[in-house]
Amino acid sequence: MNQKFLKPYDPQATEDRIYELWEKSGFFNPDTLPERNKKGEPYSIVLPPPNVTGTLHMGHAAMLAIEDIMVRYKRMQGFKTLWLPGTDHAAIATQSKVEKEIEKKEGKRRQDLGREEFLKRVDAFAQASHDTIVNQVRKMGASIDWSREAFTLDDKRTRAVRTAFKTMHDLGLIYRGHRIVNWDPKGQTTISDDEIVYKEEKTTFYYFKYGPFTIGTARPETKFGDKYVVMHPDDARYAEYTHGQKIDLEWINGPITATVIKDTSIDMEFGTGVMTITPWHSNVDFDIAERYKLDKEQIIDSYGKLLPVAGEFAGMKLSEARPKIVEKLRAKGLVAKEEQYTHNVATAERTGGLIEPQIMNQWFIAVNKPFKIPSSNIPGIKSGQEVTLKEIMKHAVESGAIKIIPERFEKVYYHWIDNLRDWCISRQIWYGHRVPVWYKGAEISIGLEAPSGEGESADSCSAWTQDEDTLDTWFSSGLWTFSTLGWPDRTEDLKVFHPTAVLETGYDILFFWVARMVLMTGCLIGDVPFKTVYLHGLVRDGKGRKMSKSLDNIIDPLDMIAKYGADATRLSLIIGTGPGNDMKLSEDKVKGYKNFSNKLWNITRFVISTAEGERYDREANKAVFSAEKIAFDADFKDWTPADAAHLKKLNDLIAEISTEMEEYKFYLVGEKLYHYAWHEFADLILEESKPIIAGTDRVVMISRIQFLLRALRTIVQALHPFIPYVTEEIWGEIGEGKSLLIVEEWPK
RNA sequence: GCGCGGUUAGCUCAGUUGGUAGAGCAUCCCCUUGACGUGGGGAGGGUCACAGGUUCGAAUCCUGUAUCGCGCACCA
Repeated sequence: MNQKFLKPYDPQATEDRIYELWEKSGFFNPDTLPERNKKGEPYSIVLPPPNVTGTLHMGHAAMLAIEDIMVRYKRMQGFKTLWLPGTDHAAIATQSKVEKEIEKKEGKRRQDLGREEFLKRVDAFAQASHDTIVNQVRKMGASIDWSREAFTLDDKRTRAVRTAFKTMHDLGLIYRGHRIVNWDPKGQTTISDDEIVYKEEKTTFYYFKYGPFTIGTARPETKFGDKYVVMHPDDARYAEYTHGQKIDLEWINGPITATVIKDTSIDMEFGTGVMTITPWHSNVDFDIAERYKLDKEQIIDSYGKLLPVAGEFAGMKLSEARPKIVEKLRAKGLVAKEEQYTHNVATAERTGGLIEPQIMNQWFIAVNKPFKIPSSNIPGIKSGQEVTLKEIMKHAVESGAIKIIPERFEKVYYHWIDNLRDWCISRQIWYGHRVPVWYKGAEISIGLEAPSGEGESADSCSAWTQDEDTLDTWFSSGLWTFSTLGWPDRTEDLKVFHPTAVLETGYDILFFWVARMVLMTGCLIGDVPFKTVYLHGLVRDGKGRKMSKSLDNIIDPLDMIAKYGADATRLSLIIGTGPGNDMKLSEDKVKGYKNFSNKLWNITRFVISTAEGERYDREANKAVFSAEKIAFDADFKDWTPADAAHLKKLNDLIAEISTEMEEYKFYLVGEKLYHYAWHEFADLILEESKPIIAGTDRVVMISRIQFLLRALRTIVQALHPFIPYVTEEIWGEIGEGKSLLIVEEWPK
């Protein structure tokens, strides 16, 4: 027996060495797996690419643990496994992080540096983050294929993004147009509906006299240009007014002529049932204005200040102007009533800025527009059939082609689709995929590269210039399952490994990412990106609070690995948590599972030393080495009834957990194996074995030792996906040097 | 407003076709026995949020209520 088994298990002395062993073996890469796996059915998972904004947190650690369990389990079963790593440039998140850093250290803004210099800085930051992340992924023991690593902003992915953009434009799905968008005055960019965070705000709700009407509003500062007054056609209170009727009235900056509009979208119960509209700065108002082809006028500029239409208030910040406007209206006797109320205001997720809807010329993806899908493997959608992107997204899940775990999220997914509007994909930031569109005068070119030559423009001085905007980061992430496999080329990887088997990610990005992947994949390659979606929850602290810097309750995965080992860290993130539910984690929990690694280590010591001939001499009251060593015999059949019973119980357990592995119930499997190893095998069977081994009945003794050897093997094999390091290390002692445990067969 | 979850032992959670309530941790007591004190044995502790209903039987199914949390929409 190796001398190291005489000391407690030491993760620090083991883990890095074992990881190196695995990497050198080539078993992370499907092309260099053993023959059994090479011939096996493909099983692929893409790693949800962590943002290159810094370091990994416990949520990432949980993700890595769960995915590694899936991959290791399938690899042991003989599948041709691929787990593909990568990182995400996370456009707006990374840019704002670097901007803040530069501002803090050098007092400069990005505009002071210029686009080129600024991007160099971001790239350097991204590279450093990338290296940190890769190191952390390794530390967790991830059996991931580094040879295929990708980055959402590298050359290959850039080609995929541009191809996707052009293809979708040619299909009529990507268009440029003046539409209302979510403008973040703080970040100076548009953001998508999903990047909005609603915050509750208490404010004053004003009632103003507007000619014969009283209108309610929480935003007096937008009302300057309001010249349409809208009410429900069935509202008896306003039956005397007709649609299109003109009414002269006194307003903030003097007399105006208002037009009556009757529209069914008005809620008669709310306020007075009458409102004026500001189409440039409100979604709902924009829709009404579109319906009746009404004039739209901009009131607020892109920095959140009032435009000249505001007269004496022009140039003021909104917050500054509001009380002054109310004061003026009051002086004119136009304020009817004021009351307090609570509503939600839209803020930008990244910058916290108050969102100001604006009409802008931006790039969009049309989700409700029918198009001819070039090819389709999605059940129920035929190649060449007319569909919309919404229908693809809906159908992929409804048809069962994609299964979401836990199932309840399917409803949430459908609900999101129902409310989905066209997706604004252009951003006014510098870091990211620049929109692959070039302009020259009135000419426009969309493609993989800048057009060569002068173009047809008469103005020969002008050259082609690329669109200044970049794409929403989720545009490139949406291609992830196939851009990483070589698309748009028809590579062998793409044929073998797509669609991927499982997408494992947090439920918080179901809309951001999962739904967008379904959209992009359906549209561009006519298939689903994955067959199963497994959603995990948030990792919270021991008290159930979100981990955050301000609460100072962050548990760093690297700290836990250093103190208790990666195996213990992994197990603590698996046991006691089901899919879709948030998990609570405390340091004590991790500590507890370190004890389990050591327990397994000592179980091994006992079994090996016994098999190697260590027997207890009752007369001398000490351990002695007998001459007889018992080697593991895979074909051993002469079980005593007691051992046959133990064996049956073990086999039943393996059958049970194998089913549960297929059902993604890793928390159950982990717990059951933990319980069996410790409280059945060690506490009962090993204790019961001591007198048998020290006894004189050789037949009974041999049967028992054979059972101990077999059970230990089985336990170690079954636990390998969960705690790969300590099990691999033990296998080095009991596996007869045959091969690494990582490619051993899953026990049957 | 619409929708989705949770509510089981002090804590974290299991409980998968309805059949006398479980695990880990924590607590208390005992054990210094021949792998492991990062150990072993044992004990206490639950009206399964509440109220109805279905059933021979409900933590489990149905209805409603409370409470905590989450998502979406949105009020001009």
